[in-house]
Amino acid sequence: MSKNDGVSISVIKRLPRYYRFLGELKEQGIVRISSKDLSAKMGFTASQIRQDLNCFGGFGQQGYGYNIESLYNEIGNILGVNSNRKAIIIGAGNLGKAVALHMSFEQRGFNIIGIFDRNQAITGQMLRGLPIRHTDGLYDFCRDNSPTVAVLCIPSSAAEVLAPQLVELGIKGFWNFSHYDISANYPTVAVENVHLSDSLMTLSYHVNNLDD
Amino acid sequence: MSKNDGVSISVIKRLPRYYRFLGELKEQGIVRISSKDLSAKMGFTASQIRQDLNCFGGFGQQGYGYNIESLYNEIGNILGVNSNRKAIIIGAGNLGKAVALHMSFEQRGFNIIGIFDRNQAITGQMLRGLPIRHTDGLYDFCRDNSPTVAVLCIPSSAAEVLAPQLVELGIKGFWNFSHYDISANYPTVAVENVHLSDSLMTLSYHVNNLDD
DNA sequence: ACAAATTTGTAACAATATTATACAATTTAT
DNA sequence: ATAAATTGTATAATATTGTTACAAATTTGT
Repeated sequence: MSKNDGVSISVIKRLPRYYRFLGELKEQGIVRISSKDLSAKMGFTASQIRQDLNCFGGFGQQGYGYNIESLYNEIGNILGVNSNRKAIIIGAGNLGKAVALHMSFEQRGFNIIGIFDRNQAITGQMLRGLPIRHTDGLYDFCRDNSPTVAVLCIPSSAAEVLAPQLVELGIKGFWNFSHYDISANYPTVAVENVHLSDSLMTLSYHVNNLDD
Repeated sequence: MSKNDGVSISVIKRLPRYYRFLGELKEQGIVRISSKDLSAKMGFTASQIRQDLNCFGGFGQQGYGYNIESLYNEIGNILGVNSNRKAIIIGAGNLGKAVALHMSFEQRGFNIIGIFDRNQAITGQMLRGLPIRHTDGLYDFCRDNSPTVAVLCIPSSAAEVLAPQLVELGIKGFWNFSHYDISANYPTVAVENVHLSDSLMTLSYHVNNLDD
């Protein structure tokens, strides 16, 4: 693959932003852009943009700049948005439902093939064209369908119980909305945490200290 | 106030985690804990814990450690979870609904007093004990009720239009689920961004590069 | 009461990560 | 053919983050 070893996490976190801006420029029919012009739009410095992109290859051309469509596709491939990974959602409460309905999983390289919950009051209901299955069927379902990614919209107590099983069943990546620390216990799988309540408390702190 | 100037963002982001662990210990009836024992539980080094806490004051005691209840309260106050800030939610689609129903705003120092949406198909519906109001009434509502925090669960195009108005109407803090860059345009307000699709793409990248 | 063990607060240091600067090499534009 | 534009990349500067070390204070055990 391309030279993507040892790329710092800061660079990686900026990639979705590049992808978004380039997508917009592409929509507008713009064909090429220099790091300088892109920097004006995005708020990074031109130098940083060149450095970031160069972590993955020389996509630009001296005197010309970057071809927007081609760069857009390159970054898309780096991010893997053209993959088709089988994913399952665990937990179909308020959060799980919203995530299921609101996120464009397919546009990011994920294919949701199953949704699970342990609450029998909602199992059987349809969500996003899929039936909410009971968690009891998780084992069989994974054995038969081999999903590789799990979206955890459950409390940490439940995550603590399910994470080992899911890893055992072949899950390689977690989108983790719980507070359970998956990485600490399973260092080899990919984990992206979304800690909404932490984020809300951070906002609280900042609002509290606006004058400082 | 306490010595909370120039505290690095990394430290602040760790505070909710301290708060969570201390809350659990408190529930278990444990009275005191040393930085060493806490480090074993939390996965930070003892030194870092002492350094983090010391950014806000000397809450511990040599030879004794930290009193859990008192430290819990101190951090709670630093985070402002005992405040009672009036907040509004803008956008009551899938995401807005889930955020409204799922988050414990009151336990984090926020009091949701209004929910708004521009879609007339849902205005009038009740959500979380509050009616979904039409965005047209935002101006009057804010003038009459003076909320200070806004939760943006809307597309960036809408955020771009509403953010200036909200700042004008006295909003000091944004919990921003849109991609619109509030900070860049209004540097004096507090902003906490939650970019779910960026997070999902970051996961995609990591899953793609598990072997590296 | 005393000595040993514990533990914090904090300064100094080391390591890492990030951002900025600079410029040769190349391409475009006229 | 010459001037302007622009990348890729090395190097330097800055900032951030985490570690080590230890004096000072407290507790614990006898």
